[in-house]
Amino acid sequence: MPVSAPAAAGDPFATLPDELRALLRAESVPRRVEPMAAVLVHEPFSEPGWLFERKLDGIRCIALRDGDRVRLRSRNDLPLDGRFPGIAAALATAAAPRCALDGEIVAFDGARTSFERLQSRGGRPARAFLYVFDVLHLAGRDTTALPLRARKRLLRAAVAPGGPIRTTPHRTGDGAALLADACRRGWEGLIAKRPDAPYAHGRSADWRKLKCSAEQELVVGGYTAPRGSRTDLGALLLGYHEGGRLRYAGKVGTGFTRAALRDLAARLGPLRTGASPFADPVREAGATWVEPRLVAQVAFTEWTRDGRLRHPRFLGLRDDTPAAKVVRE
DNA sequence: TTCCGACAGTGGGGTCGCAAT
DNA sequence: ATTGCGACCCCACTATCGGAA
Repeated sequence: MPVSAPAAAGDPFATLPDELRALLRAESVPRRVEPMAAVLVHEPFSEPGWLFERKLDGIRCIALRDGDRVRLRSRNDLPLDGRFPGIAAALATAAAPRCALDGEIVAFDGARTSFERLQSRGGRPARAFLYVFDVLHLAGRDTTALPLRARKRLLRAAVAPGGPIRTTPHRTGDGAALLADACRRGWEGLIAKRPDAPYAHGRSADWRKLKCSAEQELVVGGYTAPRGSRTDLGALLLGYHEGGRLRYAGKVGTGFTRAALRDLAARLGPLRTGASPFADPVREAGATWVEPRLVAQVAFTEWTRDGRLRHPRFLGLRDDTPAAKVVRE
């Protein structure tokens, strides 16, 4: 039998000090794991002691191996094995015989991770990798009570990187400087982790998410109707000028307070017009069109390949920019 | 008393599968 | 064949409420 993770032989916990060994609880490989989640922070911080990993833009994956059986689960405990058979197969030898790993499945577009590549449009599968960054169970022991640093050490014993399986490097240092560096490289952001914290199931302030996001001014060309408890409007339909035409850029439906919604509705009402101002077809039944005069400042993560904003949120209206000057940056 | 964290609810792009047209 | 819808994946954000401080 070809092998395999170093953990296959010997006691993987041999190097742990006694007080940490006392935290290990005996149990079988868990049936389901709720992955630990980070809290989003907007201000870069420089508190010492944190550990930083690249934020990978892919699909969260809990990988469970129990002997011959390997399972890949999504954040909501749905099976991912069928979508990523190569990763599952690789783990059958690369992972320790009984373990639970936490990681992210990603695909690359050049040097950057691309969520869209992962979404297998048209059936052509992208080459996918599993970046493991944590170990929750190993050799019959629940390791979640251990501090992150100890789990990182055990991770080296729990998985042997190679092929589609990779480990996630981490760094320590000044958070603000590391984030600036990450954004320069075109990364999505960073995950900051407290090295002395145990693994929590669900959201925890011991992990922080720092994002590199883009901003851009866009023209408001219409809006959708509110639903449920929403008041005034649902989302703004946005565009930018290109070659004398108004190109459609997608919608933004979050980021406004109730007061902002009321204000927007009041300002958009008088601009109402019968037809769409966009040069592109906008499939939006029941939209209200307006003359493209208002300019909104919008933050988002990136442009999708269809020319839409990804993860857009409304920041405010700009009265200082003429709508005619708004172009895609 | 005030403040904070967790949750529900509303909004986004994209893909897939299925039912209705 | 096309369209619409919901369920997934990835999310951001506001408003609310109960418990902590």
